[in-house]
Amino acid sequence: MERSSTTSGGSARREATRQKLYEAAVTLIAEQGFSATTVDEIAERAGVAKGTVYYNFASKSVLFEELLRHGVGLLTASLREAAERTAGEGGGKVDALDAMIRAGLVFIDRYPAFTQLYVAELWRTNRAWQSTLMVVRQQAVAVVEGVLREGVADGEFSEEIDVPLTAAALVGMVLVAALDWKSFQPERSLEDVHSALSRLLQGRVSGRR
Amino acid sequence: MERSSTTSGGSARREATRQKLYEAAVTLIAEQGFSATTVDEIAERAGVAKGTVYYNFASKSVLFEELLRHGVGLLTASLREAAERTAGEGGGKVDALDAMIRAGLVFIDRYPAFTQLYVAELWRTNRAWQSTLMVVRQQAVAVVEGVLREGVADGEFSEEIDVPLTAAALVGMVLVAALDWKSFQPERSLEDVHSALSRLLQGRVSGRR
DNA sequence: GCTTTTGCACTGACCAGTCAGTTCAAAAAT
DNA sequence: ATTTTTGAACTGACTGGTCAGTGCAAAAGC
Repeated sequence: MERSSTTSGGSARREATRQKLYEAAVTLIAEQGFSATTVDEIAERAGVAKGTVYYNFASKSVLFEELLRHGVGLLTASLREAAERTAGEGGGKVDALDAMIRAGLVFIDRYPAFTQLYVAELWRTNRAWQSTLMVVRQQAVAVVEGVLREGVADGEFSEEIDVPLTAAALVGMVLVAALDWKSFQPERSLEDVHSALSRLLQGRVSGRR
Repeated sequence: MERSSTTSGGSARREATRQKLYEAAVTLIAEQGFSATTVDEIAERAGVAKGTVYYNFASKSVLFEELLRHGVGLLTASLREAAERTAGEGGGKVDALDAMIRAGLVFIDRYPAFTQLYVAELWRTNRAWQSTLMVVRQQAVAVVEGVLREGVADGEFSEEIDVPLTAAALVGMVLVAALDWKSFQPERSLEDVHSALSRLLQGRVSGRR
């Protein structure tokens, strides 16, 4: 009797095992890629026998797909929370975007391996988990698009902005800046990175203060 | 007698074979990733015998590394040309950045598979070609950093901007926006995408026109 | 007459997935 | 309270297939 769908059910023991497998898989796949990572490696790092992997997941790809869903779930929740919090505090949409940038950075700070793996797979075609990836991507980008659209409706943003494209560009800006931060200057503080991106967002790049 | 290093030497015939192999490899690896792509597939798509691959390249990874060098070479040349052209036309640094954004888009438009593959590999660790990738990344980002630094020196950009971070963010913005364009709305024109990014760069997002 | 390409058979390592068997804690029986 | 049974969870040796890389003789360019 296996239950491959996400949450509920499953004994506490089982859930703990799955968690260990996620954690082992995410770092290995981020470092080496999906195909270069063996199930034996994942099992070994999780401190579990190979058979256990197959007891808990139907296949290597299914393990990976559920890992994706799990991770992006965390991210979207966090973005949404940030947007709603600023709305509650009466901030404008620029503040909402700024808060979401920060939420994105906090997420990447906490789960750098997941982010890395996500970016690496996002634009691939012809892979088994393509559709999962699309769904999951749309969930995250939709939050940003929502804020942009509201901002346009409010008159806070120009009506001429291209919502989907701008959303993608913003996501990309944060993603790439953060990955570079983690990979090449990990000693920098989150505040540093955040303020650099804030400045870019608000067009305070040109012009000597 | 093989010659694995990059350029010069090599008959025209040989060069043509290598070119075919690059083209075959770049699409396959972009779609499936390095490890999931077999040497037999590459040879078949290039219309060449497997032995020929090994006659021209020492190994699968070497083929890939040279492919990376080759591609990023094209990109940096194109970015540099764009920056220099606007300088010659007496434009400011914002114009240079804008021209570089366009050059980036043109590049991605022409070589989407390469871009995809590059992004997928860039932040991986523990891979054989890691060092190659670092060098090559630095070459490209350095061009952007150069323009930013000159802009700061000129007083055209704020002294407070963080040059490496801002450069990374800009590259990311273009990269992600363009990959999304190619993957999810390929019917859009380059001009469309360019103007959306231009607007973002110049902080013309907030404020109704 | 060199260099380059071909075609194809071969090897040895590696790896996803399987399966017969073990463990153990909680439920059922006594 | 003690023994027995049950079944979910886990184990790890094994299998069948795949693939990077080799070897080489013959053909095709240049």
